[in-house]
Amino acid sequence: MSDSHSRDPHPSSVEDASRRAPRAQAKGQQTKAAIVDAALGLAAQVGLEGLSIGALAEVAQMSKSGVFAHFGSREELQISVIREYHARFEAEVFAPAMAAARGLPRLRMLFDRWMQRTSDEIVSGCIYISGAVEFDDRPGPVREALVESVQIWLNAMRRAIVACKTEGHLPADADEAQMLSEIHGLILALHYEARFLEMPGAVQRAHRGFANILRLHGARAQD
Amino acid sequence: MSDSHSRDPHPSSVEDASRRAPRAQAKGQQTKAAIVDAALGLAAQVGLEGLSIGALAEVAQMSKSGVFAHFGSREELQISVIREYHARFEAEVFAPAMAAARGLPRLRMLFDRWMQRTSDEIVSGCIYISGAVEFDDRPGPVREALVESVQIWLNAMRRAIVACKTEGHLPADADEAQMLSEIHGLILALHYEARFLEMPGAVQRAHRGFANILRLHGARAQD
DNA sequence: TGCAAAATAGCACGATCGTTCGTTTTATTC
DNA sequence: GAATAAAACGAACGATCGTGCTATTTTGCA
Repeated sequence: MSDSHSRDPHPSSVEDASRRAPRAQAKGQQTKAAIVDAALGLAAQVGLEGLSIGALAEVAQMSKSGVFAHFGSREELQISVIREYHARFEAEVFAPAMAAARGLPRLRMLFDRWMQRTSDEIVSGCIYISGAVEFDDRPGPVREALVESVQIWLNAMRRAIVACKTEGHLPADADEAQMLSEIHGLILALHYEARFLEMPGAVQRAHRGFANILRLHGARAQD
Repeated sequence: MSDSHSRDPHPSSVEDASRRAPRAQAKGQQTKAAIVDAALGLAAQVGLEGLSIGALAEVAQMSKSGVFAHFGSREELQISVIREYHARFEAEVFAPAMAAARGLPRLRMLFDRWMQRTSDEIVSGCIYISGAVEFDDRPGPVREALVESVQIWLNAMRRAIVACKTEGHLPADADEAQMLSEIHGLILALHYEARFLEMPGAVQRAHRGFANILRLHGARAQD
């Protein structure tokens, strides 16, 4: 994934940050992290658009203005939530899969982790999916942050598929864009059918769908 | 599809409806239809939750209270929009496909129409998709109406797949639930990639995906 | 311990929301 | 055309929203 996001979104108001840094984490950063954590849970339920500062303040047990002061605007709060979500997604899905061998093993692990996370989000909700619907025709920095974050992940998946070709686990003429779309569709269908329609067996269908896609596109028998 | 929705949502206040029915459409019904039409377009853009009576009144060139009086509550307005969307979906996607021969030809036509409509909705938005995200953990009559509407359509698709088996166009052991999930995923991925990520080639990938699914599940060569 | 700065709280603002109510306009029937 | 019912309007309500502004509290360092 990489493409690190810039930390310290409010770099102004401090000329020499290196002089003072005795505490591992200043009080402000630490409560801000707590707020973002609460916001993440709240946004997963009601969406980024449904995320209100008043409700967030209640959850965080703070005053509205106290919460607000950490971000300066609601948009900045939403972007902070997206960045945090991105970081967790990377740590939970992408990073562990890098331990697997290049090629098919790694692709399998990436999908497994992705599916596991989506399964968990059947209860909590996924802001990459809800955010896409909320901001698909609402231009602005929030939409940009969302698109960037999703693209980074999809590109990582695409690279993993291409690696399968160079490793000889997939035929050289395999269409990685096609495979990626089909895999992405499995995840989206899983989320839709399980979370909204509450249909049973959606997780198993997604698993089988992945096996089907590998077979169809000519994956070598085993890892 | 069938499962006709009850017309005349406000059946009270009139004892004998058969006595007076000289006008094909009373004034009220006709402006209500115009309001729902406008609401449909508005909801496609901003979602069912984003649909506000004030904004709708502006589009319909009416007063807020004038619009409101036709529905009695915002929820009833949202449900009216869902019903109208359902009717149009049925007329545009389902009904024409019934002209095709049972089995694979009809299934192909159902998917083609579905994809065509989804392609159109890359610009306008789809309330079956946005609504799923908005109401996936918001119980109530609106969610129920949405779920019912989507289920009717998915069941129609499932029946079309089963018909392929009885017609001998698909092997008797084909898994219709699996196929339906994979097809549904194609549509969801198309919507996501084209409308939100603005990726090129999404329509073609969905088409190829459908052909791949048919091949994988053992469809006989031709219609 | 005292002092400056950062962090948080309190309060109020304009805007928008769904909804209610009383009135006025429009449509239908005799 | 008069009488009656339906439809549309206009204004106001309480609530909630994001956001500024000004105090007050808490924190970090001398």
